[in-house]
Amino acid sequence: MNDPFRALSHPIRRGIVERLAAGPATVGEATSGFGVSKPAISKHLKVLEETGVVKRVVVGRTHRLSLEPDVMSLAADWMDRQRALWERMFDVVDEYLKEDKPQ
Amino acid sequence: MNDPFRALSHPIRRGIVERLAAGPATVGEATSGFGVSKPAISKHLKVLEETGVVKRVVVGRTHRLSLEPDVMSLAADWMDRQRALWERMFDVVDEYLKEDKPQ
DNA sequence: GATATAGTTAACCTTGTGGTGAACGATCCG
DNA sequence: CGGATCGTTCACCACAAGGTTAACTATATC
Repeated sequence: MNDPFRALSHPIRRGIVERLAAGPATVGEATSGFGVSKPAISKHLKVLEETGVVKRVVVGRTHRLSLEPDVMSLAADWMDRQRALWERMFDVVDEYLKEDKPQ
Repeated sequence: MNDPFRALSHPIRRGIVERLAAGPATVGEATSGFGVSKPAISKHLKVLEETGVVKRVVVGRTHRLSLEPDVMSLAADWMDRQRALWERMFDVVDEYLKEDKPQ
């Protein structure tokens, strides 16, 4: 359960997550059209798997991928928490940023 | 407005964001106690600023930092969207992952 | 003016990240 | 069996990330 934000820090990995959010898929289905080689894809999948964002089950020669919602929730919860905080402090900001506040 | 997720991919930068979510602060206030040198902090701040997550106003010899909620919202919205999707497809998953689904 | 304080920039090093082509492993299909 | 398909691992490369120390800029303070 190793830092889901790291997993989401690359656009290709977010793309994969987006597709899997619509439902499970094989590697081919979930990763076509990103314009990189297969080894590159394989590494991105490894990151998603290591961070616990994606689960993989090998069936025949295909690998079936699915999102692991618990881990994704950790990141989503953090964002929600931050948002709740910052939305409360709009008014304070401008004042703080100008020098008018002497102390 | 360059990939807020990249900005959030490092625990120190998330720590800085957490503190700024509680209200604006100077560099010293927002970054004390992370156990790294000042140049390291300075680089993290640069990333947060380049990605648009944090705004900086130089006042005297101090730099006042504040969160840029619009950019943070982009990331938060994305997470909300994903969450809304994956929460709808719980039931389909297990079936897909087992071989029982032949076609 | 001298010194302390807030913070950055410069130069450098080590490790991680993201990409490649080539070869391989395993399964499916004729 | 022979070939096509799905996907990985291997060996390699370029460069970005994250850290350091040392030096610097600029403001504040006495």
